[in-house]
Amino acid sequence: MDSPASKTQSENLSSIQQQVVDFFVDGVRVLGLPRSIGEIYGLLFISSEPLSLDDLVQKLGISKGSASQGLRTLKTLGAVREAENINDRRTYYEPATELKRLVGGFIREQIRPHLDSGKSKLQQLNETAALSSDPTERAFFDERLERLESWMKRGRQVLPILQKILGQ
Amino acid sequence: MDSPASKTQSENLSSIQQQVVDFFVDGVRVLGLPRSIGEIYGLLFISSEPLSLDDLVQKLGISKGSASQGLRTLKTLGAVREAENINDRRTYYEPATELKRLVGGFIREQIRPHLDSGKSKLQQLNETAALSSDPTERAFFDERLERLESWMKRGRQVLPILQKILGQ
DNA sequence: TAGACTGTTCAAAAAAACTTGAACAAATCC
DNA sequence: GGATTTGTTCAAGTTTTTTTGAACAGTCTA
Repeated sequence: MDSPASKTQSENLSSIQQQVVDFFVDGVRVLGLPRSIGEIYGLLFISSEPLSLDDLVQKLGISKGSASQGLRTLKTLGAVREAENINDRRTYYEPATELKRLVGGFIREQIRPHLDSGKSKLQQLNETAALSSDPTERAFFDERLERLESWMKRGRQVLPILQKILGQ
Repeated sequence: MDSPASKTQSENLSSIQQQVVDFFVDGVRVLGLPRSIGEIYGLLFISSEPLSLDDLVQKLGISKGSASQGLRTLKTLGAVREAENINDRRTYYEPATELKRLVGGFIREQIRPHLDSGKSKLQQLNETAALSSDPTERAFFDERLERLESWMKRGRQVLPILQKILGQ
């Protein structure tokens, strides 16, 4: 017989593990990432040995599907790497713990793409604004679009600085 | 007779208005805010005159409830202010367009609270870690928790710098 | 003070996001 | 090669979040 397994509880985690997992579940939520990602990263973070996909499934009580997808995302973000574990058929994972790397991955995967797509949308917008026949209206649009441009420019300026500050 | 009104389309918006609204819908999504917030802010941003709650309801085709709650959130974020419009019973809103203010509000409302709650959770964690009897394990926990602390410290350091850079 | 109007609240409905699990592909083993 | 194990994929199910709309509270008007 197995327990009902409430949201964040797994009888397989020690108190501290559970707390750290919860900590990261909250953390990734702020970043707009799903809870399973926080659970996985959190458990890896507070495990002294690398863990396999099956370890995660068992200890966290999540599905293989979630674990697989979560690990993929975390790898893409550069937040997790495969351990050089040797003699086992399965892959073991360990967390990247350098803030620089974590922030860099997040910026690369989650921020930059939006800044980039925003840039092209802005071009579109400028074209649409140019169609306006009323000069007053046109002037207003231009002013606002320029502001938008300046925001995005600032955004692009800030990212490298941010990475620099956070990278030691 | 009224149209089906698909997700983001309203026959009441000009092409440029629609594009700007979409732009912001995408934008706030990155920040983890609901679409209606993006719609409201977007329309205010590209309107040369302040708008009332009813204006928003009609032009965006959203419910009064959404508009009311969205405006509240935007006010809390400091992203929208009431216009000194005078002779009308209803309240008119205009967007705050200074990046400094927008970023400041977001940090104050969405980031700081999490950093603060994280700080207290970390304290809890340290207490739990102290209960560990195995010294090797204990050392590992301490090392990781220290890292967590250093991350949060960096976070708190970075925010004012960020605000400074973005504020002209 | 009744009537009209503006805006808020919140339970229920709808939509969006996430997770599951079973089918599948790929690699390893014997 | 056939059996076994590891990991991926994705449609369907579940959970969470957002939106709606009707009831209500507060204001103004006459």
